[in-house]
Amino acid sequence: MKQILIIDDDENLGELLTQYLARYEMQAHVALAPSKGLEMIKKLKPDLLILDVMLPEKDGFEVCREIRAKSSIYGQLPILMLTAHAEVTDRIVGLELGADDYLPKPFEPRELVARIHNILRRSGDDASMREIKPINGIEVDPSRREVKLDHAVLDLTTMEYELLILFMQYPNKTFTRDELMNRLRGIDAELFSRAVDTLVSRLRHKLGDTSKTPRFIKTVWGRGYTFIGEQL
Amino acid sequence: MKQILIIDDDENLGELLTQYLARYEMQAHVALAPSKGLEMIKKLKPDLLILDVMLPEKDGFEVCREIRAKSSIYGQLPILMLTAHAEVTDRIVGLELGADDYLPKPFEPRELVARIHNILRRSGDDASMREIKPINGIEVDPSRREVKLDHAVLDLTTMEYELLILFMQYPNKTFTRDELMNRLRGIDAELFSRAVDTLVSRLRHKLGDTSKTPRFIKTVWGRGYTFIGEQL
DNA sequence: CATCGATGATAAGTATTTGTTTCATCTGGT
DNA sequence: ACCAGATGAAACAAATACTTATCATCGATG
Repeated sequence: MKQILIIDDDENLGELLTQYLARYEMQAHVALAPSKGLEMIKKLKPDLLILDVMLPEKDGFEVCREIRAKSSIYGQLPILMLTAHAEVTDRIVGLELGADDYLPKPFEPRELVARIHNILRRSGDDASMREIKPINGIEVDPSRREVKLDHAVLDLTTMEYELLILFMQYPNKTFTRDELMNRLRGIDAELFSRAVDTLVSRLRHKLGDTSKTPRFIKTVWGRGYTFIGEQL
Repeated sequence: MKQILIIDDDENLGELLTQYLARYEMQAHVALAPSKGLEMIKKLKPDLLILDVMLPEKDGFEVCREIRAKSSIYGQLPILMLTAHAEVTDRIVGLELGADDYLPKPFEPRELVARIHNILRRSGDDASMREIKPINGIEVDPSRREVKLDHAVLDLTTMEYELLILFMQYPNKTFTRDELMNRLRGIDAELFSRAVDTLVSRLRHKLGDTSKTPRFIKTVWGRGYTFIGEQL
């Protein structure tokens, strides 16, 4: 489970965020003041830092700069800045500060989760970087984000790739459409949409898996889809 | 059995939902007003709260906020909001309110059940995920929805799977056709229909259980069917 | 800000499952 | 052994779910 540290003096927001992130398999911790926050970084070694700009003692810009300056202590800790308004954004993400992304307040929680996932993926520390065992002629190299089918490189879109990864991590598991939606987008699925079907269809097509007796993705009628792990 | 609390001033709907959820092994209780509802939460300690937006006294948003604010009292009670229309949905599920999901009215009962399962799965265990003891060469992995007969994977349809699950949960129990009908679909069992017979026949066929001395499903003449639990 | 690719929505077409009918067969009681 | 009701299973019909082509929309890119 990913550890997220939040430095924000708004206790209420911290509480809410902690609850919200828990739904997405992230454990959040809150530091109300920068000094406390820096301490906690050393102890917790969080996977990501959410940093408010408006803070007591010194502002978020300062904190960010400091963390980046002392990378020997804090490492390459990914940072997501919360800005009061959509201002001075260029400098935040820019070199000067070294934050990885920013989000203007007020924000949609979904947006936050999406950006967290984004950052974690970029920083190579995401779940999607786990090794994936080759199955049935498909090899995946997560570090290169490269997929090979019978030794030929496949060109997959982001969603297709994520879907394939998910399937391959749980071979023979039957996913419902909700589950797939939730795992791929981190929100509750709109059940009246055929988006998942379309996605599966596209992936199948690229995998050349269009016959009635699928080689990879089996339809479990009335339930969802299953990635076939072994030949029988 | 899961306890579900419904806060909704539509007495009729509450009644219907109570009946409907009963089929899915959930016991529903209805509170017509928020004040009453909050009381009942403390007493019942329900596993999930279904909360209508349109309510007397104060609206569902208020109630939701209150429950989240007083988490020391109400705990992490999962909340499913019923919205009048498909609007302002982001904020509902979002941080501000802390609901776990929402469902626009009018909704399909099946949809509701699906979402309840979703939420319960996220927040812990799901009734439909309970373990099933292997019997007589049949193993079931509910989390993967995988059935193995003598170590070979079986391909079952939804109904067949549900029927098998039901049988295996109560080995040696004789089910009448009505009982099976009620458990598998709804109260409105057509007693003239032979759907159950057909279903049993199909399941037997897939289990290779077609001989006169059945290995799994025994016909209790004039009564119903029994799933055989042990070798005699 | 125009373009392109990726993704979501829609709907027509297809496939599978599930329910019903039917008839051969079976059961238990006479 | 015979009968009436009950059951099994095949064939057909109806309901339901899935596939995919196509179009719309969104977001990134330059």
